[in-house]
Amino acid sequence: MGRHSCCYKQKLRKGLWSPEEDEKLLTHITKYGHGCWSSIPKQAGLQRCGKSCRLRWINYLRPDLKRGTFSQEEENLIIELHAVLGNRWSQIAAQLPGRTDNEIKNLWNSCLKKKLRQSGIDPVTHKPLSEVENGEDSNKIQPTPTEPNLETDNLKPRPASKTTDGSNTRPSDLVGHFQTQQLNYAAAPERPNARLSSSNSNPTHWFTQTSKAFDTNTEFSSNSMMSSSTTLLPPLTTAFLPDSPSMAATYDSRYWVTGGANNNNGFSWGLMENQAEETKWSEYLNNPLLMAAALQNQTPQSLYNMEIKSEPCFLSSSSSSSNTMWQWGQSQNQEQPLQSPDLCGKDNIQRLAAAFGHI
DNA sequence: AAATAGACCAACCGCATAAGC
DNA sequence: CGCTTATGCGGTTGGTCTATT
Repeated sequence: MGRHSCCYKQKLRKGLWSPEEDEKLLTHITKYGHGCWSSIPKQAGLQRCGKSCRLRWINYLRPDLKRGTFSQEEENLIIELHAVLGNRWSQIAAQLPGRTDNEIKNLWNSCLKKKLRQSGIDPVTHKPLSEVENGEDSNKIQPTPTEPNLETDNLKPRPASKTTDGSNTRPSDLVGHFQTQQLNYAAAPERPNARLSSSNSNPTHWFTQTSKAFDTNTEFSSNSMMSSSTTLLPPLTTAFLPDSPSMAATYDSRYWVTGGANNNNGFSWGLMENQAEETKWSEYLNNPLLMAAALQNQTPQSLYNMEIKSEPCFLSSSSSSSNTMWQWGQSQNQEQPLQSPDLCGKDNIQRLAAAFGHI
């Protein structure tokens, strides 16, 4: 659709917003709410298109916006989420209350990408740069029969989000084979290009790109997908350690990220019981609570002993902007009680919500 | 002091999709 | 059911600021 129809009408202002315009929009929305964006400019007496008003409100005028620089924790979380979600800025932003997708996108493009590169990590794949440079082609594998069949699973791939360098960063790109390894996303000035790869000197491949795509949007709301026998691999998991510049990241289909051994916010990996557990990675990817659990020091046992099901599990949140990420199994009645007994227990909810900044 | 490069950020553009008719 | 309109999202652009030469 592109441009709003209203934009074709004559004499609409473009460019930076003046304080007067801000005042008008703010006053109007405060009084009446935004309702239909296309009618806002007229009602508020603005020579702007509704689209422009919406953007201004969302990115600048909204009262719940948190201005100022990103904290280290926020940056870490963005990197974590980007590894899982790719360039889905709105979904990432939903986990950072008070931050906009635009803001996060800008931060990523201007700062975080560079930081990762300086640490020897490819910001697109979250693989070591050496791996990306040396094994670009050799890493490519044919999709295995266990990977989701988009036809039979009734899933349609969405167009891949292209990054500026033309590569795709959809979560589906994280599907593939992992090699146990640890990384160190060291801050460049202190440990340029350093990484904790010594524990595994011969990483053959980390996770490989695959042309098979799955639609996370579909999955987030699809119960059927939950039960599909896809072999999804663990989301790339990383963590900056607050008292050190290092970030550990391990990728292996056999391992699960767990609570940090030496650090409250660090991660270590636990061996999963058996390979059959791999089928649950899809649930992990689909389930923000599971992801949060892993980010929040859950042990593999505690996670998998929960008998996590694809039942509806809603977490009420006062943050309206984040509700979508916390709801799945939406075919059921809204606002059902949390049903996974352990995962959805009061303590866990609070902890998990806190992990995502909801408390 | 001037020129240049790079970083940062706000806003625009166009696409996908939902909603309404 | 197809068309039109509205909204949301992600990529990109362009302006401003700051650091460097």
